[in-house]
Amino acid sequence: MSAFQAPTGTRDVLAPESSRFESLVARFARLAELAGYGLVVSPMFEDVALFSRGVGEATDVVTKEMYVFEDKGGRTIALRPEGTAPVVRAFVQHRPVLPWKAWYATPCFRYERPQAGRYRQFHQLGVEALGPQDADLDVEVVALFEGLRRSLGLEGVELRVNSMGDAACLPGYRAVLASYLSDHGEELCADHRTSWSRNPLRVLDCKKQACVSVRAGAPLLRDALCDACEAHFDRFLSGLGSLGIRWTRDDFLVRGLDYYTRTTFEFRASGLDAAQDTICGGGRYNGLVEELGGPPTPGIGFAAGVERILLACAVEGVELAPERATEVFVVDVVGGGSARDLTDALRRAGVAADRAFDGRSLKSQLKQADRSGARVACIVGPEEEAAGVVTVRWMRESGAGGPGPGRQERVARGDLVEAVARWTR
RNA sequence: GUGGCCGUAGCUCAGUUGGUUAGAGCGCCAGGUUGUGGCCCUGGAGGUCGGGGGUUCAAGUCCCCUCGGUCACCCCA
Repeated sequence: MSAFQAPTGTRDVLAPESSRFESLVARFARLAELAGYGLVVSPMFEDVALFSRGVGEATDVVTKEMYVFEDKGGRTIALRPEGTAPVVRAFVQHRPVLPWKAWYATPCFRYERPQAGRYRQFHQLGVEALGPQDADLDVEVVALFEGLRRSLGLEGVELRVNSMGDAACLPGYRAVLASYLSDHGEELCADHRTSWSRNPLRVLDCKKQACVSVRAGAPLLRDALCDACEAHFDRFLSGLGSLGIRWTRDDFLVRGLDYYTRTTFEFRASGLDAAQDTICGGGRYNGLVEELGGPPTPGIGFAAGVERILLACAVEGVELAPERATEVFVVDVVGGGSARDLTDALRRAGVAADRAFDGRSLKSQLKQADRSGARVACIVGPEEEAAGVVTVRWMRESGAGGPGPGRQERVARGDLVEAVARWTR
């Protein structure tokens, strides 16, 4: 065990795994840009109040999971526990023209006990779209993640949707639910028996049998939605249908952050354990911008967990990155000067080239060439050096009609780059 | 924050009722082949047995503490 280790709940991602990570982000970036979203890069830390106000004072994320510290100027700072609040803050600060559509890929930090699919530093991909209240925007946002899912080839993913209502109907429902719960408070699970009044909606989300039984008889928000919310949700659902996106309505989908209104949704991966199977979660937050000091502005977005998506891909055997192997390995048993110059020339020509160092033996260098995955080795020994040529050795099958492993030919040094570019194409 | 399980080489793991100098496979390095990778053979490097304390003539092994990993709860991506 080494003297220093990555802190609890964090991890190092080395190649080749890191290329899967990179490839996922790149794929998402392409889809987001394709849909008119622009990259937003905002600070990894913010005034702690941004999160307590934005995410909700009473949420677990705020009360017990934030990395908070005081900086040398006496400011109380928090490492971002999620991506939405910072993006909305950036919007309020800069006021770009509406509609404003942004995407991001960022580390997030939450002080929790690590577990499969849960880390203290994890990574989120997300989008936020501010301005329109049009339900078609809700459809677009969901379709964006659905597009990523499809492009990855992930199959075991379920989309669950719900409407949280808005300021016109949610408070009324909350009161109705609260009065129902006050009649059944004794039947709730141990945790909620005392705490349900703080946030009655949380009970709907509880997995304990006691709460599940109670909620079975509870009044439903779907029956309390106002006409406007009802119409919005209907248009959202029919829009999903029109795009061929399958969904399941879940009356108990109550997401943990305070800012959601109307549309909420989650993508769940069946290959993961139920406790951490949400690979993407999001919804509308029509009050958040105002809450953070901006003008009343509707918004919607989602955040997707990179580690969890990667985990789901691994479970389904989905290969992400056709990892870019070295194409040409230069073996130089003379002095290394040729290796230096030839690899540089190959790289300038866009060919992935590598070499050995420290004057290793021919055998050792060829072994490294083999390990690198290169299809060809370019060998420079005393004979080649004297004749101004290189020996090209095929290390692998080269496809139909090509030379097989072990076949060699000589090429004039000056022709190498062009010849290799032709072979490796 | 609470609970279960687990820490021996870079990786995966053996290590008997406590008993000489802690092993294997894979990987790595070198040689077998003074110009040829993969397969094979031979050899080599690599370990504060997670850390600290205790019991004992003797601790990888038993006890306590601690750190770390992992899984679950809570909650979330």
